[in-house]
Amino acid sequence: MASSGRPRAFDRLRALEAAMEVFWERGYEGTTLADLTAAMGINRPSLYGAFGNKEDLFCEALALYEAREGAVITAGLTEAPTARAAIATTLGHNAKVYVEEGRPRGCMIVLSSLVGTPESAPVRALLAARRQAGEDELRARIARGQGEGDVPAEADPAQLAAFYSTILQGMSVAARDGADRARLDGIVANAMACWPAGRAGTDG
Amino acid sequence: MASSGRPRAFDRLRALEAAMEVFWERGYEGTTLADLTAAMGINRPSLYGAFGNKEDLFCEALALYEAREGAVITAGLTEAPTARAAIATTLGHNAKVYVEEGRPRGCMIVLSSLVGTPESAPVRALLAARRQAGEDELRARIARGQGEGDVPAEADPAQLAAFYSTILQGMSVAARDGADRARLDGIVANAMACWPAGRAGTDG
DNA sequence: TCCATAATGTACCTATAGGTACGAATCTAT
DNA sequence: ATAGATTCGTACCTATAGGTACATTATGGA
Repeated sequence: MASSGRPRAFDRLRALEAAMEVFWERGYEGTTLADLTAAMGINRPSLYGAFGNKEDLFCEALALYEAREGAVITAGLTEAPTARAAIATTLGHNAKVYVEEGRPRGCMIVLSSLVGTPESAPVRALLAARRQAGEDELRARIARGQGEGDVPAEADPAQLAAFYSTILQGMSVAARDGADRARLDGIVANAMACWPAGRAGTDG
Repeated sequence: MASSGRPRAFDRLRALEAAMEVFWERGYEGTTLADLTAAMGINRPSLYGAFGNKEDLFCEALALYEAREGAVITAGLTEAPTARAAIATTLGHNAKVYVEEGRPRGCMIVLSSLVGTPESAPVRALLAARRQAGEDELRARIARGQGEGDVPAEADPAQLAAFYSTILQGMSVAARDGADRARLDGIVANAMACWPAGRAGTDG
């Protein structure tokens, strides 16, 4: 099939990782082809040959980001014994990784493109859809808790999910603004104080 | 003094308003000189003559934004009888204006430049400083409430301010994502449920 | 060994970015 | 009326953006 021809001289995954980090750090429009090829260690035609154009590369980098960063979050959400513990774990995890050394601060999905030119509108739409998907995960977990009895019946899963999603998005901004771990943890603590009903800690 | 010479053929304030709206909608880097001159209805040399360069114009547009949008918020903060009412008023006001028809969604200070090229780092630093200033206003109002006795002594004004500032930043993202008024109001309601001590409504 | 296939590096393309030179036009003060 | 000052529109500048043509090189299969 596609076995013949000159073999690729670079590690495709490593190059994609490098691209992901640049997009994550500078955003979609703030990243130039020159930035990308420099970080990936390849020439422009190799980039186009392996990944398509800039937008295609961004989409693939975003998919890699979600696979990497989203997996542990999804796992934490499903495995936690209660909805409250699940949300607390998710927020706490993000508070930690958003300010970790050696990687861009905040969430790539939130920060990569909130505003920009009309030409990059498709990228913003994709990111907005992924944010919505993240919120849907939160809502589903809260609804599950309601079914399992650890969330009050009168609670509104959609509204709670919107609230905690907003917290996460605000935390990404805070992380970019230089917030440290303690500050984000404090924000998470405050956010968890809003949990409905037994606010003094009705955990599993 | 500056009375002689050919008079300016356009309304400087109206042009600045137009520039503000474009920057607010598309962000700093997402706005081109062509976008600006088209919206302002002037030619490029007129723009440079009246406002300096792109960065200077952005700074002045941001100052106008703060004068316009910040005034009512500062007034609401200081005039409210209690810190809780002050914060609730601020959040409620922003929930309203963030999704108002006929203007860009969300907050210009939050959205204009969170990521980008190294060249626009000064703009991001300016915006971050203004976000910090906003949070400082919240903290000061909460501390005042503590002094006046309507906020529990054991509450942490800095931490609460960080929390509500994060809420506002997250709400700007939500507004850009198409959230409607009811959704933002729900987020505000949840956020106010975190107020310390008598959470069932210890208002003034 | 020769061919088809595919990746490589160099060198280029067009469009547009932010910014400016310059002469014509329009004002105030004398 | 003239001088000095300031804005105007046209036309331009350089740098860089994303993207590609093309000859070269390296592989697998016949």
